[in-house]
Amino acid sequence: MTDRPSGTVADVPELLEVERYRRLAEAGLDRFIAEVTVDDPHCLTAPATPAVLRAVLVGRRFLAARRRGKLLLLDTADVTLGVRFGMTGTLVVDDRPGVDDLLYAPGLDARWIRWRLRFADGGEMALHDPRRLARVVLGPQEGVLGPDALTVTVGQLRAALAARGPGPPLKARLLDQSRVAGIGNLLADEILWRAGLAPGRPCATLTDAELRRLQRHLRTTLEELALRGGSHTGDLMAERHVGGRCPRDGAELARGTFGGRTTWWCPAHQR
DNA sequence: CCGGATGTTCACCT
DNA sequence: GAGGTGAACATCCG
Repeated sequence: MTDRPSGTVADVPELLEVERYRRLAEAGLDRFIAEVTVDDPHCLTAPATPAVLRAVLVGRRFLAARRRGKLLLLDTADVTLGVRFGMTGTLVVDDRPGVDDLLYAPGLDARWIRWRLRFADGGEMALHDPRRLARVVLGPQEGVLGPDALTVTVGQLRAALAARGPGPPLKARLLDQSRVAGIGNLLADEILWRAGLAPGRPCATLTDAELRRLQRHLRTTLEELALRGGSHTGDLMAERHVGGRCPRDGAELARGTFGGRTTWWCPAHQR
């Protein structure tokens, strides 16, 4: 299943991974759904129940596969099914997983299929999630999410970072999905490192030039890492350990906590 | 054996 | 109200 050397960190779903799942989900469009099976009701968000899901999906088909941040959206003519992947979830369509390998779950295991639907043509779409952090939502509130990080404009970013005072740490604000949607812990560190901005910088104190720089690096970092293969392919990745050094200037990286997540940054060039 | 891990939500603090 | 913290979820890895 995997050709990745053992010991390498694998794909946890941030924006880039969910975009891959979305593309995979397009293989499931326009195929009539014959059966819905919930192997683990824990993955359903109220008021969805196995019976409700069957009622709204069986006999229907998905017409579009969209994504906003880390949320996958599957539209039928009547309702939209939302899927959140947590830290270990992946989508499987016709036995093809969305990623080659998952952190803490090398390869697929039938025990960890939480939800699946069978198409009338015999194919299947399934949610695979060892840690049970993924969720299926009926009619998710898309409006609670901020603009998607891949296409956020400078104006939208300015609004997202606004605060009454100096505001919370920049990184905490970037991780807030209601401000900007799609940035996870690894992407946040990589983007801030490339943009030369310190994670603890109060988010409302950025100058206009810094704001534009951040927006540019948001887009280019996401594009570049998408080509490389995912959120874990950043330049900073190999140095996320005690004694790790900045690939740009060789300074020893600092470690701290922002927005509740472990953060690595270069105290020499990130200001 | 123990601590930590890339996400989200919630209860509980300050 | 705004932010922060820690827990919970369950598994794997160093």
